Amino acid sequence: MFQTMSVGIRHDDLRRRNRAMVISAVRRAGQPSRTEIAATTGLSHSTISAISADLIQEGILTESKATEPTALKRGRPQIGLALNPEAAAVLTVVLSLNFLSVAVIDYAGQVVAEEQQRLDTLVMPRDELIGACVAIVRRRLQDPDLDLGSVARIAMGIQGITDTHARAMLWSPITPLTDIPFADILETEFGIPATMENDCNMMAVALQWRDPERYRDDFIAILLSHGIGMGLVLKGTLFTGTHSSGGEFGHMIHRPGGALCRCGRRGCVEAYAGNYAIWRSAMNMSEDAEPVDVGDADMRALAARAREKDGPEREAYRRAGEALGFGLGSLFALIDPAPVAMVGVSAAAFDLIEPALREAIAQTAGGQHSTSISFDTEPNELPLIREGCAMRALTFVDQEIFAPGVQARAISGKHVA
Amino acid sequence: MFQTMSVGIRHDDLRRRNRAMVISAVRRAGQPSRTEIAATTGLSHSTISAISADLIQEGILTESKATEPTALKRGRPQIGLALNPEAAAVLTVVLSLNFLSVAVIDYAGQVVAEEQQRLDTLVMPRDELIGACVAIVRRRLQDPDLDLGSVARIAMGIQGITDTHARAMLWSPITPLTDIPFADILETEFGIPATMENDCNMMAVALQWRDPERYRDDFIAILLSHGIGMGLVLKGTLFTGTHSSGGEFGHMIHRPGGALCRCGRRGCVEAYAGNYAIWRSAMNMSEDAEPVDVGDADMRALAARAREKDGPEREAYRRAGEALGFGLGSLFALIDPAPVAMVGVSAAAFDLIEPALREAIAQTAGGQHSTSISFDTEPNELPLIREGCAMRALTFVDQEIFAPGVQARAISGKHVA
DNA sequence: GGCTTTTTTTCGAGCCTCGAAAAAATAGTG
DNA sequence: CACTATTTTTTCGAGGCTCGAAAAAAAGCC
Repeated sequence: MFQTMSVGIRHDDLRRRNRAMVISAVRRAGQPSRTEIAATTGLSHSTISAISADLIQEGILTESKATEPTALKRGRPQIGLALNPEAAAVLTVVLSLNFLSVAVIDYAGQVVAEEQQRLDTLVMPRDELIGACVAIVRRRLQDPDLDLGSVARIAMGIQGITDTHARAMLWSPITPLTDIPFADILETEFGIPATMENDCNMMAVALQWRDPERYRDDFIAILLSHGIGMGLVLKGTLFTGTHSSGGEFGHMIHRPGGALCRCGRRGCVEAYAGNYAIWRSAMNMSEDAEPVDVGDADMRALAARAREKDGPEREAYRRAGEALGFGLGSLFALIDPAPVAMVGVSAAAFDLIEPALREAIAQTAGGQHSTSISFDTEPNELPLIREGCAMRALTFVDQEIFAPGVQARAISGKHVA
Repeated sequence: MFQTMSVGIRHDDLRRRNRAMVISAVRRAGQPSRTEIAATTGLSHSTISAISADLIQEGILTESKATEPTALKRGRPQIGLALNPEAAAVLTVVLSLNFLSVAVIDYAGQVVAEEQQRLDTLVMPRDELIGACVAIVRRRLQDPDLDLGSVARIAMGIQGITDTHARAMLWSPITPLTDIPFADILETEFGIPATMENDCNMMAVALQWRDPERYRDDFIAILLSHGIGMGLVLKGTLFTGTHSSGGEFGHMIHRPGGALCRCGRRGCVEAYAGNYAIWRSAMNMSEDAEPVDVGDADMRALAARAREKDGPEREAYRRAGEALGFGLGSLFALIDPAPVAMVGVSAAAFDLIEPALREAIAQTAGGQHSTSISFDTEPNELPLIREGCAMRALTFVDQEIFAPGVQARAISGKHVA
């Protein structure tokens, strides 16, 4: 559909796009030769040759002959192209419950520095929370050991709702504060372009890079933690809502007028499957009981008890599975079934959740082929979020470097040609 | 995200795309001048001039000076460009419950011929149903009065589930038959490219053309008829599932284990809001009662009774509204609120549905700004579906004409230049 | 060392878009 | 009615980009 915007393609866009294509091919493939890139992009060898010569000359790519130490093949050996780690660096900031972590990553994707810090996010006043974030970033940026290319981009990830333009945190479970424009704050503070990303979206991005076989075109990442979040990739593209970012899967309605959710409403999926909900149910508390924070250790202990013997604990996980199953069923009714990754502390208890989940999903329209739907689990969400932020920032740089690339080439001159 | 596919842009793609851009600009704007097109596409005047000269020479566009009869402006008057009605024609086939209709539409979008037919879709055997469709299309194609350019494309619309590739009807409420590859059948029968489209998707496409102000980037078309269907446009693009086409909004779960749905499952939104569900409820029948077909006239009478006095009829509409509200709420939790168009016979009873719908939606995460969500109604779905099919077919032609356009130009030669 | 094979670079041809200038077509003006 | 101002459209040369073919480079094989 060419319905929406009809922006013509200029002649110079061509080079810009094809440069981006080459960079992205290198980032994905590791150390592809020029011939390989020509094959994957469909461009001619001459074009790849010209573009990669430019990119090498500009310091974005490097030639690394060590593709295969023992080149058994005949013919001129392939020269692997790699991202030049020093071409740029990016910085990730992940703010989660009582925890703040920052990492500096080089252009090739390697972590070159990191710092972590505990803080009391639930009670910190606005300026202190912002101050803590700014301070930790400043420490990393001013580190004299850090001798890489300047940091070209900051990606900050947070649990909660962010706006579509990736500028602000609108709401988060980790703090009572709302509407903090973190991206703008970091950008004006450090003069580095920044974005504010949703944690579950970043999980999805990370999965796409970690296992492109399984997580390619369509898949779902679900965070099973205190709250229930979702990152959704459709047709290879991260799906974000039209206004805010991130589908609020956890707040789809499971039972109208049902259990009390942390969001204040009733009957949300989260009100049955969030950590606090499982805890509440396992402790035989009322469905109206105010949600309480439950530590990861407590949740692991709860899961252990549920595995030990049948009882309220096991029943609580069963009910969580049911809620997730019906929620997924409704989701699958809309988007058709896709692979699912369960992430977070309760993903470690997925064995307790899965039977009821599958049973529920089988009762829904989306669950027609429920047995073929596959689930994967990853108990630790933080590394995923950070990876996702890093890749998000790096691909942003990839796409920003080629546009100024035209200017950069003009500046550097062509003493090679 | 350049993640998925990295197909480089060839040099000739450029022209192809820009040609498509010009055609689409003309189709949308009506009779734009070259200057207007240059402005909307962002391409230079020279380029637009060159491309439109080609398109006129190929008979795709025509110059129509009658932009404004009284040109009060100074300067050389603008020459309006219009689609040449004779450049091509498309054919639409809409198959609905007991009804089959076909229309021939010229390249400018005007209906030039049509034919309709009653048939008994619910009991027809497979070959008869297919035969009826083929026969009616053949009659239209062989009509001697039809003196237009040859039919370049067929778009067939049907209620039900179609596959992603728009080739086959997988399942439909209008017939017990399944998996009929209508697109392939028509294509091999007539040698004309054909597609199989979902009715609600076509409704959405039609709305996008009818009222581009209101229905542009994000909106939802919901069919309130025997069944409940949905067409969803996100970021200007029709959203189709990853496997089948069309979000099965009607089969999102409203109440786990609840009322019996036509699909055989329980608790779907449709089991509360479909015509049969409203009827069942109004007649005080059990929620387990087998769904029955209810005629449009009966539904209108039912609505009239509900308006007259409070009673089971009114309560039935209230419950329908509730189901739709919670369903929309869950949907809005995923995609954020967007304008909604209610289409179909029960849309005429939206006054009875709306209060409960708004009440329900206000209890959901997506309904945060529920008062700002606006609903529009359109009781007659068939014209919308046909319009959608027509536009779908025409835009396909738009995008196919430019690719052969390169060859066509070579054939026709350039006696103008 | 010469031959084969494979990868990479070079080079000219062919298009495409763009900007500037020219041409075209009209309204106003004395 | 001639002339000017104004706006649209076309023309034309310049600059870029990609492509295919051929050449060059860099190995292994005998």
